[in-house]
Amino acid sequence: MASKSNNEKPKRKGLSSGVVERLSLYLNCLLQFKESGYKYVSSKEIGFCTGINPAEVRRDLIKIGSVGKKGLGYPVNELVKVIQKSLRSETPEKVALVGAGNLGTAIAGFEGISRHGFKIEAIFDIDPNKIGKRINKIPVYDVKYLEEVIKKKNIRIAIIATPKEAALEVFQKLVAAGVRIVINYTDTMIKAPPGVKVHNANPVVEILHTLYFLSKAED
Amino acid sequence: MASKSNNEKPKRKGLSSGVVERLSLYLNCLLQFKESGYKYVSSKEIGFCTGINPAEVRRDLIKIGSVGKKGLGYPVNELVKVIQKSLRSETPEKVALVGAGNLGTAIAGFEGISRHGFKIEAIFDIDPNKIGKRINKIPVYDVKYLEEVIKKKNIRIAIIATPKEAALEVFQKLVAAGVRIVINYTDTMIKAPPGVKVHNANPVVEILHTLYFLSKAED
DNA sequence: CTTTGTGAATATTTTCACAGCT
DNA sequence: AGCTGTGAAAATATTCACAAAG
Repeated sequence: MASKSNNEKPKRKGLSSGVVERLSLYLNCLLQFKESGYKYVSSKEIGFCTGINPAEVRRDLIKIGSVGKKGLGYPVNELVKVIQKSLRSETPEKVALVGAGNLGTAIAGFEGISRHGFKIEAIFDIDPNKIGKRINKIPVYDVKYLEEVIKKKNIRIAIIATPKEAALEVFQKLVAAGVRIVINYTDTMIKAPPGVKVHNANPVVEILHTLYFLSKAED
Repeated sequence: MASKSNNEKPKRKGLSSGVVERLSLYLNCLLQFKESGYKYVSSKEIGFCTGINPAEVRRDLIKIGSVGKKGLGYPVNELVKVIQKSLRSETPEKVALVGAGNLGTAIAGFEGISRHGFKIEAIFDIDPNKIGKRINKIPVYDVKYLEEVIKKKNIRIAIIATPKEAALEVFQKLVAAGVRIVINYTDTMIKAPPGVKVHNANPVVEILHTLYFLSKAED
């Protein structure tokens, strides 16, 4: 997806960038296997589903405390729980979403977010037709209450999905409100001030990245 | 963003996965520098903007035929062109988009797509209110004409941004119509039949990936 | 003095191959 | 038989550090 900035050095503890990415992929596969009624899944099957080498799958799973049974594979339900636990932070994280346009609404509607232990607590927009309503059960507030709501709910993570013109202004407000982690889904590049983490996550980057490889691959 | 599946082995020629991803990031930065009126940008500046080590920036740029001037840096306009050229395939690629909901509309509206040399030629939906209209100048067709339109326009790449229930059915139709590269933006995992490339690009994966790192990082 | 381009050193990732369990 | 877990090898990626150029 989209892009990904690799400016995270696994400082002291925790999983490396690639591992987390792959764990998310495994989780997606596993949830599908689960829906199909599988009880056990082998590293080979996960590997086939994700395109990742089975040995690497096993190594990754060991890192998060794997529960594999030799000769059988991994119990789907248990493995799902273990991956979810290792991906999610201690307490389910509260997230604010700014922009209830097409992208914002799409993000608000994605099941995966809650499935992975994050929760969008508030949406902000400037459109009077949207303010006061709910999108996927999440309340939409007027942007002018952004600081107030974020402070009251003690939210530290935000996703910007506004038109690109608004991105910078919104960012300033978010930081002023105490947000420390921002995913910027607009075309505008935001530079992080000290103490704030910004990820410029333009989905187009991921599409391009994908297209590049898929169209170059020869087999 | 989204996610990224690393099941691309740089078969014979071409750039490795990481390089392409970083080139996209550089391009985004450079376009911003350009807008700000910069004529030359150094690897240090690009590195600062993207969070990537300047030496790595230089190595990457060399791979695509860099045009750096010692003591000065890289001429922004030229470098933008070189990166664009190396990221884009020979001829600008035609892309079909299925699903004119929130995510689909958001994708159709992203500037980055055309900026990088791809063009969405057709959008498909089932909603009579959308069919026959245009989204960001791209015509919206009834899904029942999917095969016809795609064959006529000779489109080989498609993005699925439908509700997840429709994903599998749409996928079958796309393949039947001759599409060989699919980016699946739904929660449904699609397994690729031989000869077809599928990338399951759920944007949530990238969000989670980002949140994980940003919330773990200590400095 | 600034910055590129790059050899060499280092670190990380990925894959192979097999011992050992069920 | 089939599969995990893992040491060891191979392949990649990243960073350092400096010579050469403007």
